[in-house]
Amino acid sequence: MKPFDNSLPMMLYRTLDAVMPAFRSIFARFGLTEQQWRVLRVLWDEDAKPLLALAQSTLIQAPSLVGVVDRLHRDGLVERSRSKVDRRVVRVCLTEAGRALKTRVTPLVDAAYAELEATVSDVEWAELLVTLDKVAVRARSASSKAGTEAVSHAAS
Amino acid sequence: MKPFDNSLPMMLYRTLDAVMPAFRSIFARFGLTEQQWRVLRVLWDEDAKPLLALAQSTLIQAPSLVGVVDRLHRDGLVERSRSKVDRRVVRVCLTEAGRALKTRVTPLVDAAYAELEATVSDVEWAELLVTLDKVAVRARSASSKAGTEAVSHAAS
DNA sequence: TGCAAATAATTAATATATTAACCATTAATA
DNA sequence: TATTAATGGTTAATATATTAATTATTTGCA
Repeated sequence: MKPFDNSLPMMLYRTLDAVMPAFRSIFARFGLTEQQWRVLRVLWDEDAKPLLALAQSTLIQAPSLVGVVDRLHRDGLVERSRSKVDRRVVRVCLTEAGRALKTRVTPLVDAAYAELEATVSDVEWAELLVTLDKVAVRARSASSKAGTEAVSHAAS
Repeated sequence: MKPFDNSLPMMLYRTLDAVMPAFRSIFARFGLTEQQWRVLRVLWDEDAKPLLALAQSTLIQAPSLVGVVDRLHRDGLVERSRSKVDRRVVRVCLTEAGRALKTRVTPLVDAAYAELEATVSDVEWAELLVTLDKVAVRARSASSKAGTEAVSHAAS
């Protein structure tokens, strides 16, 4: 049985637990949760995104995102608008209040991120991101292959 | 405003999203959630742990852990026992059924973990864990220093 | 054309996360 | 030793995660 404390998943969780509270305390000053901020952060770059595209960009699963958007709407920060060309699609749009938050939140978040980046050297930081990406991409392709195999087994 | 897709937090979440489903599908075969497995995984190494110590080892906050332990108890896998020497302390203990699960779950999890480890070279893997630990430790000490400063400000 | 399969969004059911507040017990100290 | 502060665990309130099922459209194709 492999050691548990420093397994990759536990190290990832531990790092997030160490890193996120500083950001969350910033979000909280504006009455935002982490997930609500993620939605705004994406919409500030590309407004009026379809919900599923937003789910991809924020890494929030669609069923969770529905509730996050509900609460952002309740707080007057976004609106839903159904696409005319494809009436299945719901676009999530910023309100004026949602847009206005950007200039107040962003500087604080950027400053906190700069502090975070300073914890290790530039090289270590870059390699960290590269390796994380490798692991993510390869783990995903391995699991999707496993899924395909299961399907072909089922079909035979 | 920094890029968002490859910020460290998003990369950490993305990696977890890529990595965990394979493990969760194993846990699910035994009727376990990820968190329930984490509790068992720790107790298999050190049974009868106080709840707060268990919270530390599993990275599950105490208020969440209370519910996880409740459901493990409901399913007959653990028991609570209050310490005689310090009656505030609740020790979480495996039942026979909880102990028995170890030999069935562990081989599958170890195999999945070996596959995961094979996604990158040994060197990359080792450096990944080292850098994650650095970031976590330093981010934590930075935020605790910030807390201390806030306190000393309040005191003055 | 007409219908089965695919897609976008949502709902449902259960489990967990997060923060603050609270209770019981123990430790510290005036 | 009588309080007060600290500690271990729990509860409360709200938000999110996860998986499966559902609904409304739209697409693909016989």
